[in-house]
Amino acid sequence: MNENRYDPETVEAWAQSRWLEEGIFEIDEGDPRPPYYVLSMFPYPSGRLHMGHVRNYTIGDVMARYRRMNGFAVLQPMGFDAFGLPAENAAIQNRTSPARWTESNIATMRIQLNRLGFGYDWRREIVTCRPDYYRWEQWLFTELYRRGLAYREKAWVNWDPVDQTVLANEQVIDGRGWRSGAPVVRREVAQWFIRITAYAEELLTGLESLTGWPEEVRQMQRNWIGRSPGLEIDFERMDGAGSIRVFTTRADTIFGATYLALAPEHPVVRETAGRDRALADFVRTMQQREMREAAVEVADRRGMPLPLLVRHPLTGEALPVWTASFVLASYGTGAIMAVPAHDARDHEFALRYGLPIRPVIRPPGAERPETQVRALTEEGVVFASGGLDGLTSAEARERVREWLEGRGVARAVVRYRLRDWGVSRQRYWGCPIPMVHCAVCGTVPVPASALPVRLPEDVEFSGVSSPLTRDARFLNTPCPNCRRPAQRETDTFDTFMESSWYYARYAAYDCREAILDERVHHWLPVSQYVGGVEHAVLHLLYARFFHKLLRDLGWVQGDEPFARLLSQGMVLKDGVKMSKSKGNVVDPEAIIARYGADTARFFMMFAAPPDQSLEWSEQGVEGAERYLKRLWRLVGESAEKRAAPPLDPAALSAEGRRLWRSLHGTIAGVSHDYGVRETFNTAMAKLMELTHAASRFEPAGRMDRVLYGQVLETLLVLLHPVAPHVTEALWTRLGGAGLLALHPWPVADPQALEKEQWDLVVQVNGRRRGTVSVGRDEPESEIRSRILADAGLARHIDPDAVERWVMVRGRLVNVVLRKDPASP
RNA sequence: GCCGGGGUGGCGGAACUGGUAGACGCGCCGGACUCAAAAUCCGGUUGGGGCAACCCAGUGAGGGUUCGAUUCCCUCCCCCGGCACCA
Repeated sequence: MNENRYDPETVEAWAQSRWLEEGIFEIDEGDPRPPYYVLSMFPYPSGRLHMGHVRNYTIGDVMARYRRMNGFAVLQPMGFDAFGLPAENAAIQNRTSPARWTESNIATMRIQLNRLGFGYDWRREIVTCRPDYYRWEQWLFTELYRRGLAYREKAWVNWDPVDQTVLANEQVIDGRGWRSGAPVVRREVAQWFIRITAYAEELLTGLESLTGWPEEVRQMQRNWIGRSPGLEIDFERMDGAGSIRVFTTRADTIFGATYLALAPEHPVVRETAGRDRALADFVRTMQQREMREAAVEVADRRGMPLPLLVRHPLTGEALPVWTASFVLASYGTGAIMAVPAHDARDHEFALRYGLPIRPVIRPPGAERPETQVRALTEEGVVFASGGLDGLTSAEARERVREWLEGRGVARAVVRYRLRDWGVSRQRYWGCPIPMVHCAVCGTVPVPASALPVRLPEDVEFSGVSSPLTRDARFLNTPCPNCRRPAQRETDTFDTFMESSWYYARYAAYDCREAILDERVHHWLPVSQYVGGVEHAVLHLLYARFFHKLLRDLGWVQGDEPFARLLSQGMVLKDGVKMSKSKGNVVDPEAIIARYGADTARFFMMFAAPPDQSLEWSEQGVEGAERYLKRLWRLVGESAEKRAAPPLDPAALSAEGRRLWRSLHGTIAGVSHDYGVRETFNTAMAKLMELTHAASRFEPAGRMDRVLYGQVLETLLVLLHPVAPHVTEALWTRLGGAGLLALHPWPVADPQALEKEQWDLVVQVNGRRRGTVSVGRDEPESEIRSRILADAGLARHIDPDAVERWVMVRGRLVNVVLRKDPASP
């Protein structure tokens, strides 16, 4: 590696073997340095890394290396989220087993990760499809079940009548099964749920403490949880058969209610449908409708009246009852009081079916609003509402609550949009749900001593129903309770289960006795988590939930798993996400083979800030390569050993002094960019500028040469997190002591950052007209007279028309002139 | 449809707290080196006007606040992510 040509392949292999020899990425709890835990979201082992992975893991590795150089004991683990649908699809297509396919993909991807120079502690690797990992997930589930936090209930699924299998939303294309092409039907199946709603309030309030998270992610989670305080109101049926309970957040509009709308799945609808053919047909059609929220929202709002009236609790008026497609069974009570004048969906529905629209809210200070064309959804002042008239919306809600609560027909409740988490999947390649169904004892959890329930790996895999339902060895087991013959649960867990607690297991990766141990207290919470925005809601919410469950079971301390979060943007090509279907994928391996890992890493960090999408550009990659080559040449030219006396700024030439200022400005700026702003693109720009300044510099005298040596060394130190191999090699060539990877991070000399004199921008009426050179402590009056004395500036300024001087210290001066100066 | 993000030169992006719009890189143009090319180095590069010093316009569109707006507010357009069984 002592050649003069920059050869990434040799340099990178050399540097990687050096780090490996020194074991610098293997970190334990006894390390005297303060702990810092950097975690990147582990990949699904799809076969090969894609550019999104390269970007994600480069960001993580840069942060890890930066913290290590700042004196932290950095834990950076890696693993594989190895259960999931693609393995089953591949198994069907390639006639291989999901297990073999997955393991071979993992082997490939592990090599690719190492080739990129990421510093992982591989001893801690987690592969979620292995029993030593998922047994603890099974154990945790049985604990939740015992505490009433897991339960079984019927829920709707997409059913492919030809393949006799449940389909994921992704496998439903235009309402048809992805393989069979048969129209998908919806079916009700018993499924396992975890009671995340029991933690809704804490998941919401906990967001306030997550100051290290991007605000948009916190906002998305707030909206997802969707806390809404409101009123449950019972509407008495006029046929005397009890009442219908609705949920509303707008009790202030109750006098505007003109009908009730019930979800097609509502018990009252079902019961009525039993006696009414037309209604039964309608309900059946509705049950085949797509239940994705997006589909429900854009679908036609259709409905049908029930032969049923209810009594308005305040007016005594008889209101019709409808079933409507847009009412969700899973939210509130599955029934609403419709106020078409003040709700857009109710309005649309009322227009369609000719139901009355009765306005009861007006904007403050306005007259009765026009609501035939459009609903007025804002709050306001109540009118035409008996004793509520003149009250604000908030006051009216309170009054209605008092009235109705007093009569025992309503109660204040807080509802959440968040629903309990359905964790059952009717699939093979997942973690078996550790439950046994016994004819005598009912559903019995598998005791801890009998865990793990192993997923049989050598199975017949046809794609028609799950192999587990046909595997006698798996299926048949004695009941843990009574020992009579019983059957195992054949559903497996949602793969979000595995990714909800892996971050903690890395700390106790080899613990065989329990799910976790005391080592988690040393490392948790994760100091810095890095992953894609697409996980902003689901994964991150589930992981936060699991952390609270683990806390309440006594396994972890603290309320939140991830102290800081960086949501990285996607990698695009030609403006769209790289994907097989678009045919625009660039294989990272080809790029590494051609340019080396450092160039790939540098480009990824330079081309965009980490939280925005990144446009792939091969020419941009070449630019990155050009820069690293230039650095190689620049440092290589002065690769003689120098005894370096301490730097005395006073002994520098004028040019040297300028370079010295740039050096320290760069140290300060780059440190800020890495550690605070997390904008690596601007850090790289600053390093390129300093590199150019260094290459233009002609040392005049001994001290200038000392400075020059310092600049080159510092460039290597500051660039190391992003381009670790080439900088490690050049460090050795410069005769640097030890590994650059462990070198302390430099600190800017405050003396060098202070300026005595600079050019102050002068604006006239907000337009830049020039600059004037000012000293640090120069009084304002002096600056003013200097501006008026400057010929170039003075011609824009009529001294008699000056209205005021806006002086912004160190920034600029704005001279404000009267628009129309008085003329005699 | 709802929630979140984004829109700045030919392109990727910079401008951090309301204070010089276009840092840095790519591309392009010109020059140096070379028999020539590649590589490398140096200079220029928002648009329009002017010989020039300079002047005018300009950050998706329209309006507003301000001495001053890419940045704050309102209305609108377009693109991307999420919407609970893809991970």
